[in-house]
Amino acid sequence: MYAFVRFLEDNVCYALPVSRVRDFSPTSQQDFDNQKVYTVYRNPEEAADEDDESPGEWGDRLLLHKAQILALAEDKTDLENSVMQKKIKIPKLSLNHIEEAGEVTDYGEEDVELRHSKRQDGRKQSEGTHKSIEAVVARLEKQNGMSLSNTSSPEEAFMEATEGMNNMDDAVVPRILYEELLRSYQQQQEEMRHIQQELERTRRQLVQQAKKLKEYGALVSEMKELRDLNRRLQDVLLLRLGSGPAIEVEKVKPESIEPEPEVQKTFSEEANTSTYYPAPVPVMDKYILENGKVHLGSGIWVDEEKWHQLQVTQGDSKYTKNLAVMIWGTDVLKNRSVTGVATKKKKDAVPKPPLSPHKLSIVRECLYDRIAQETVDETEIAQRLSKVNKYICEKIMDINKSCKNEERREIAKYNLQ
DNA sequence: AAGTTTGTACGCGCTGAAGA
DNA sequence: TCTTCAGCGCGTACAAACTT
Repeated sequence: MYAFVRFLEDNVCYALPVSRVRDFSPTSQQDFDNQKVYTVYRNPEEAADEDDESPGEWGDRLLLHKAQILALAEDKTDLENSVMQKKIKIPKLSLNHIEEAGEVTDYGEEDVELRHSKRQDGRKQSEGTHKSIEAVVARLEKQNGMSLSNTSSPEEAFMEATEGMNNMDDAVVPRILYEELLRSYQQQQEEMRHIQQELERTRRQLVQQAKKLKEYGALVSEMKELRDLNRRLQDVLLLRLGSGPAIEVEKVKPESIEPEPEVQKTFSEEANTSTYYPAPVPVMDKYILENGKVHLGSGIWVDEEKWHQLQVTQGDSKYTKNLAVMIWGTDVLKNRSVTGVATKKKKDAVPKPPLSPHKLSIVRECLYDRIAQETVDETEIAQRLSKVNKYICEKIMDINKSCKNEERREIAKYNLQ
């Protein structure tokens, strides 16, 4: 009779004569305990074609090994064929048997389906297992160099790593290997975190650099613009000081930026008209002259000639009103109120849109500069400045009054006709 | 709470310059 | 000389803020 056994130490399975199982004399093919650990004589070389010789004949060549009996059969070939054809489920060994056998190896996952072929497969399996472990290690090494985007779980990594092995022989992978895999996976995750942090840092630095570059570009363009304005101002001042006509300026600064057509026209007019400004009025340093316009500040420009006329205007009221017209124009003023508050004289009056507070402050500033030339008394200055809104309000009323008068005249004319 | 002051919008009338 | 019109001052109405 033959027994199909599994050696616990290396999981190798093959058929051998029952005579090689110590203290085992089965009376039938079912007369064995598949959960019990038997002591089996095993040849280290394990020749392929061992006979049913008695243990005594092998003498000292045979060694005792712990094994589990999975099946019994009268004929060795029948046994191997039946094992080849059907899957044999390996039953769990009872604890007592393990203790009895002195085994401490964890075979908790014993409920594994095994496929077995020939007896030689046992040794091949053993070799295969070792090869599989090598393959796992190789995979691990390969994984270390792989993309960091691999976020598979340790279990998945483990399954993947042992896939080839399972396909080969479904062998059990030792816990130590699993733990090694797990450590490796955790290490990879840690590295990935570090690299992601590094990436984030680099990205932030890049954004900051881009911002700085943008600011630098804006500063460069602003500097160019200022340089351009400065050159033009120099040209205008040279003309004002009577240092010669525009031609001379061009001779002096042939490389200077070409003035715009409008500027050129102004220059030529000024050069040909010596009495263009019969009574030159000093323009305060803060007001920039350019292209026949005066910059009052914050991008507000007024006609230069009108500005000079304004400077000789008598009285704060007239000065403020004229300046308001220069800045806003009568068409705008007639449809606005100073502060945007509706009149209280009429109920349900619709408020008119207010004048720009920014422009109002420019008007106040201009008036302040004018008053400051007359007096240093801050109280007087403040008192006179407080009337700016009133003056502008009056101007708006005056404009509306003249408009209404015009309408009345039109209506009267129409009635007469 | 009542009175006062301040700010805003508006109307009206006076004044002086410009034109017919 | 008369008319027109812009500029100006003053008064009124109202609301909000401030003071008593």
